[in-house]
Amino acid sequence: MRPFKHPPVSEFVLERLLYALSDPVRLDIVRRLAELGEASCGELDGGRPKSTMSHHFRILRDVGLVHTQTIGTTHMNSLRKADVDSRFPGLLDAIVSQQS
Amino acid sequence: MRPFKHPPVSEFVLERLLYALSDPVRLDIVRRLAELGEASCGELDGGRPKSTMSHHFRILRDVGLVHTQTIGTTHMNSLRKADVDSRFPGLLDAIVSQQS
DNA sequence: ACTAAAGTTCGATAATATTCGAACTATGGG
DNA sequence: CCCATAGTTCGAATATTATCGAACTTTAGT
Repeated sequence: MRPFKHPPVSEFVLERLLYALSDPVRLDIVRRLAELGEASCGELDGGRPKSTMSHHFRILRDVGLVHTQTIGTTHMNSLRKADVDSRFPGLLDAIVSQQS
Repeated sequence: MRPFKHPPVSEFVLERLLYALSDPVRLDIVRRLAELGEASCGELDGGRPKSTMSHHFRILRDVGLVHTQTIGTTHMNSLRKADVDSRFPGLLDAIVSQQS
């Protein structure tokens, strides 16, 4: 598979990050990644279809929240925490740490 | 006009707050309210139709971000900062203070 | 009472999103 | 080479949303 497109920090847009995090599925993905450090797509589906998860991961990648690298047949995802923090200091922690 | 419905803090939902703030018009409203303290609907339209603004203010009210009280014929809006802070500490500052 | 001011509500339109099945792609193992 | 695994992409159905004009409501002023 061809490598994924990850936007540079300079293209991060606050509203788009907030939008990406406003979906319960995606917010959960981000929270789990914050805990685990990294995880494959399959580890984070809650029984949801792969195509649905693929959709959400793509949105998270597109806004700059998640980095995905291919290792064998699995896609390893991690938070781009340092990048997000550098562009929007304190934002990610303030959101992820809230108890829902 | 009958008074507006403002949800109690216990009904605040993180994802819905994030969604409300993911719209550029609404984020701008919230930022201006954070600066000004309070403002009427008319003061914050950027030339946009009243019905459009009314729509956005309703969403901000519904998620608990904005309080609206009727004074004469104008609706005075203010941030429910203390309420939001009590439910989601640090969230509002972390978002509003970011430079877009 | 008449009128203007300030918003709200309604209705329609156009744009976006979410979800998921089905088909497809690439990698690794036997 | 065959096959299972892990995801992606495509397409379609459904649902939400944003925007705005038009009509309506309430309050204040004269």
